[in-house]
Amino acid sequence: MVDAPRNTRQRRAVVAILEDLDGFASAQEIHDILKRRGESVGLSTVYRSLQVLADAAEVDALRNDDGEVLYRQCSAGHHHHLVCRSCGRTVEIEGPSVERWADKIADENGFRDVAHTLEIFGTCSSCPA
Amino acid sequence: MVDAPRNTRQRRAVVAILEDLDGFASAQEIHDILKRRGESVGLSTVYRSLQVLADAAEVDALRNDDGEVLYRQCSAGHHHHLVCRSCGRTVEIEGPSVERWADKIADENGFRDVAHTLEIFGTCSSCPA
DNA sequence: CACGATTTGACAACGGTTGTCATGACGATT
DNA sequence: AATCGTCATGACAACCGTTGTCAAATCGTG
Repeated sequence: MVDAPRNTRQRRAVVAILEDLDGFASAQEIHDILKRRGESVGLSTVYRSLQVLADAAEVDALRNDDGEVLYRQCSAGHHHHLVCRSCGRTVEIEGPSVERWADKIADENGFRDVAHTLEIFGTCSSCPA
Repeated sequence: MVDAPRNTRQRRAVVAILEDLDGFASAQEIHDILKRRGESVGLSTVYRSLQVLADAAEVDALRNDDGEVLYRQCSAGHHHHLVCRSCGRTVEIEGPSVERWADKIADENGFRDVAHTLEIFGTCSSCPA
């Protein structure tokens, strides 16, 4: 049995930000937002909190084109994302047929321990060109 | 009209490596292979050559879980990859129905300038667990 | 061959992320 | 409420892949 993480002010603050945001954000963005709100939390702590949350599958993580990792509080279960490149606004999407297709392709080629990444990026209707 | 790039020993060497490899490899791996073959090429030059090739769509680039960019000489046209996490061996795959599905999802949600990433990772049959 | 423009390569700088470690906070137990 | 072991925090340095810098070397055209 693993000990539950401690309920610290900092961890609560990070979780609160994630609950407020509806799109993906980087660790540094979250750190900036916290600073602006006057609830300053060390950058290392923000990174660590997000890692813990991601490991516990309480947040989703993905990498943007620049190699930054973005985090978002998502609903449980396997799903993918339609993400606005400009503002981060995100729509969760599901594609059962895609899942089956990916598994079948991998199986046909003798690959095991299969995982896949699938994200759709675009510009959302409220963002300028 | 843009000037054609110069035909230097270094660029030829990088292209030759890409032709030999059948899987994805990082810039640093390619740099190491060149050094081992005695055709030493500066690391900056390897990075620049790969950038140029990727911009010209002569090689595909993708990011692994660690955030490293991997390169591979691929066939022309839009396709995805089934990649061995262990050895990099790669199978090019196509999924016309997935393409249509992704475009439809984006359109339904009012997103434009849409692109998607889709890669399947696994362990291939010739690699140990 | 000579010359100008491009490319190279050693090195420094950059940016996101992770490690370090002394200090501080949590919370179970008295 | 006070004590205490343990875990979390945060300032900072280190890391690692990648990109920028710039003098020297190379390409290929005239």
